[in-house]
Amino acid sequence: MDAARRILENEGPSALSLRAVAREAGVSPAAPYHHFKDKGELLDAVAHVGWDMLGESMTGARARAANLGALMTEIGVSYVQFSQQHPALYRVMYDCSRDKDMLPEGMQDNEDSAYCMVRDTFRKVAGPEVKDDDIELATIAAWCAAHGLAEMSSFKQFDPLKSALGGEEAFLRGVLGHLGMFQASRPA
Amino acid sequence: MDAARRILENEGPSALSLRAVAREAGVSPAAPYHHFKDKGELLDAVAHVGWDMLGESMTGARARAANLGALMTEIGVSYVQFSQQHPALYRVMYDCSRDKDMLPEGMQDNEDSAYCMVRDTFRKVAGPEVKDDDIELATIAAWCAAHGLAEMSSFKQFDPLKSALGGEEAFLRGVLGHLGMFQASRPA
DNA sequence: CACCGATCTGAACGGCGTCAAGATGATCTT
DNA sequence: AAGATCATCTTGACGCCGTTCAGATCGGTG
Repeated sequence: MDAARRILENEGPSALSLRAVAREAGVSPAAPYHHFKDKGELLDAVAHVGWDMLGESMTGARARAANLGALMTEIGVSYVQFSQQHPALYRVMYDCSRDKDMLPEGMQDNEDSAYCMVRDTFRKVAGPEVKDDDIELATIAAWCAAHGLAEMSSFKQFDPLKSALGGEEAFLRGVLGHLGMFQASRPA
Repeated sequence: MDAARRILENEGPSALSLRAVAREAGVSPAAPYHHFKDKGELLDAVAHVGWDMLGESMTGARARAANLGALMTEIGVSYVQFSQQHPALYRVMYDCSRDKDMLPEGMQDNEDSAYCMVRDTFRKVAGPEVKDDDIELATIAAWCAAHGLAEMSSFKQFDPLKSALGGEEAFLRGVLGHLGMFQASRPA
């Protein structure tokens, strides 16, 4: 698994073959099959590590947030920045999810998962009169928006706008600012 | 290319090999190389057709919209529904974009592209005092949100919520309703 | 007719995921 | 200490993949 992460960081997702992992680890191509059922299971394990890392990133952002209003923005920024710092890992994480048509099992119940953290934040910001379904919808909306931005923020088309706004992070905050839920008071 | 689209629809993206396309078309594995430089170029061509189809879908939604306030919602719904009706094609479209780190060339200038359509709609809704950069940011935000939702709307985790809300489309409208820009007056 | 360009074929190369059969070596049992 | 057990690894093979290249086919042009 260390070998897999090394290849992912150095050569990107397209170079991540089971045989390459075995080479990097210094074993024969068949060796991994004694630890994982198939390639997908190895990728699942790598992705799991990624989700943990993302959770820590977001927890850190929550701790850094100045006030309740800025909380969601900070979490969103840290989410996208994680995807920019580990683009290959982020892709593996979502490829695995898409293959199984679901986010990692238990992510919606595990108290300190990234997903629950966002939902709890909404719960806290919204107040008790808001229905649970609405909290869930807001969480999903925020997650989708952050994921979309994570996948597209590296597109070259946005480079002019990025420099016009003064850098990558300003761009991120600008986009998130247009997504209702990421700001207590959003610009008209 | 017809063969490629056929395979995509019937067997999914993972079955879309150059050799399979050649088999489906009834030619030798090397034949496609006289029409496309490599596999990527064939996929680009297929993706291009996909973007055209998506553009038509969204144009149709714009025509159907009852009023200006509902315009963005209708466009967003039709975007996600397109991805649900052609999941394999949608994946190819974005895989190609990601490989080149950009949306299809000219999409930002071509007057009747999907992207320009969204931007022009924002331009119309916003009024002339809003800065161009803000229009661009709103367009990107909407696009990212729609793309994220398109990729995640099929996740099994959301099934309970979907039926609680009364179906797929109600779910989509619910999520989009939480994303500021998709409604003139969004719920508190 | 001879020529040419477009189109296709057949065979080959290396890389891939996967599997079955067997080797090696540590640990546990008696 | 001797033998059994188990996890781990290797070797070698299979079929599929993307790609290349040397040649076959064939319709149209001079």
